[in-house]
Amino acid sequence: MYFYEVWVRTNRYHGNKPLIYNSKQQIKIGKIVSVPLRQELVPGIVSSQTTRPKLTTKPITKVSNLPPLPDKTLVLMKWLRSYYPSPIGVITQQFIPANVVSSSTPQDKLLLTKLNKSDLPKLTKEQSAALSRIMLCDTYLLHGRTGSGKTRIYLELALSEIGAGRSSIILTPEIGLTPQLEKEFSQILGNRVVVLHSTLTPKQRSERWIKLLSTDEPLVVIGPRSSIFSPLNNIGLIVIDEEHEPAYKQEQAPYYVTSRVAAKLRDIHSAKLVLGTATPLVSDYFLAKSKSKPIIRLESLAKQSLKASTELTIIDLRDRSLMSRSANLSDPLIAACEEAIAKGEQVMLYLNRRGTARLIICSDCDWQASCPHCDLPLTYHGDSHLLRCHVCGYKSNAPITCPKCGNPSVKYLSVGTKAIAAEVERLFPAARVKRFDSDNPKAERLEQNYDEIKSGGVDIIVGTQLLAKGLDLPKLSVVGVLLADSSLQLPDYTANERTFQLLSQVIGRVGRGHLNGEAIIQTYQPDSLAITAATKNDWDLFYSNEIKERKSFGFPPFTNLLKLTLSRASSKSAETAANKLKSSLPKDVHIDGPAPSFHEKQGGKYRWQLVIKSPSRSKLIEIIKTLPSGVSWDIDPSDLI
DNA sequence: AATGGATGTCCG
DNA sequence: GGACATCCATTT
Repeated sequence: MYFYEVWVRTNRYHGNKPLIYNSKQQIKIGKIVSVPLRQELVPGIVSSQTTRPKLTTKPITKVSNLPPLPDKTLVLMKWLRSYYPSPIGVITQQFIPANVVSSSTPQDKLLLTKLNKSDLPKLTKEQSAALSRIMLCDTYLLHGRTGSGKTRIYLELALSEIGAGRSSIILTPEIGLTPQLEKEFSQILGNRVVVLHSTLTPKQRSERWIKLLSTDEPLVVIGPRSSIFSPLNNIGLIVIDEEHEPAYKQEQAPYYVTSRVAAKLRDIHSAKLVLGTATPLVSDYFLAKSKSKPIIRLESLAKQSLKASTELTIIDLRDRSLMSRSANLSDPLIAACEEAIAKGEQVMLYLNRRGTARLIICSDCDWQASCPHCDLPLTYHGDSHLLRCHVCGYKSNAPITCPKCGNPSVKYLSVGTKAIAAEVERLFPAARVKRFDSDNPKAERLEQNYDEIKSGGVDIIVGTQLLAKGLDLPKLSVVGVLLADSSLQLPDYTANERTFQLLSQVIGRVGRGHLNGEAIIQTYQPDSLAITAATKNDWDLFYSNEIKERKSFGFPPFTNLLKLTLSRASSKSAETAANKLKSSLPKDVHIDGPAPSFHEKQGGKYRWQLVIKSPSRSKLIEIIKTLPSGVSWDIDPSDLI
């Protein structure tokens, strides 16, 4: 009789240890098996052989005839559990698809198409120079604007890895918006390209996964963050494109940061890691610099059409004389829209979704409600009529008159895309208006309407976040940001960074096409550095300022964060539980809170949180291991809201 | 003391 | 996650 530790793949199992099962036959480590857990059969991965335990074991029901997972994948899996502690069922979920045991017919030998290098466009001087530098070292930050020819470099690198018999993983934040990337790769690499989408059916997904597992040929995987866990045994290159995108942070257990996992995978395989972005994350840039990892800039734009110039206007929303026709669209913005529509060009109006929480500002001076301890914006709670800091829990009464200038001009603002779309229809009755946000049903999604928009079937597009991403709209000439403050006002240490990224992207939307573009940014804080730096396209200015602030307020990359959340039936009991938890935690770490979560009520429950700061990550891991059940945690949170 | 919802425990 | 045990606030 043999005994094996098995990592079961199911949400049902919230334990954090592998379970031990028995088997009459010997089984290779890494094999995928089916085992009984409570009343049902679940998939699992054999992680190691062990001796007979004291408890009685159940037998392994079925051993899949697929090849075992590569050793290096198992190394990554075990590392993930130690670096982002979470239930073993959840860790295992990242590594094998759901229905893998039932669909386990091994692949026929893969017939690969020939590489088609003749279609490759010539490299520019800058691209060749970048490539020859990338060949020398293991990690790169490729700092270049959208359209600066990064894809061509990725392709060249992947080709050279295939030449060396090694596979590549190319990660993109939203596969739906990057058919371009897929096309460029497939043209040259044929069926060596394996694309993983979120919209694949479970069957397609496991078929592609099995293709990766059962071939030794070098392949190129293109997909979202989860593709980093692909079962490849010989990886030479990992690319994270648009590396600053929040999509690279998994916002569910195991809450991993893709670039950290990628760095580990790079070490396991001695591969290259390339991070491509126009607006590097402040933390990553700092780390790249301090570890002397090369930073490569692509300044010139590869495409000729990108020469078009962009005119930028910042509208100071405190100047009410500019708001004669609408409360949300300034006169210059309205004028620009009218002009564009008259010329048959398109307008995009952008509203930050995450600004649904109300801003508290004075419309006469530059006062805004902020926490005296944390210097972060306060949020308004209608039920208690209190202003509250969501980081440290500070509260104060909601003012009616401005504490700074004394005028009764304190405003509690909140606007949604729906209201804006209605207002736009009123202002431009003849225009075809379309609204996009994440609330829209699937059929109304941007991807489905892309062709209609691109061909000019829509005059004004109103929407949120998703509009800022990689769309290439040749007829777009005016972009309006209705309230740049809404992301600045988020009670979070990454607010400046998010605002800078967002504005850079939005500004990049126009001036890509053949038209001269105009970007109009409305804000109550025209002097904020995130806004002025973005409009000057000056990333260095933004970085040098932001890194100083992070240092003085003690935020990443100068410390590690651990966010603990308690969810209870009432706000009161969540608060008590959070206080009780705080008193049970070690006294030698800095603990903020308890404070209600930014979205306090979720799924009928109330949530309170604690934020722990420590320069030592292992100290935080220790704390996680001693947490009572019922506390959820996020180590390396991307925000504290 | 009885009841019912909230919370905790365990999974081989 | 879900079956089950247990804790505890409130009603009788």
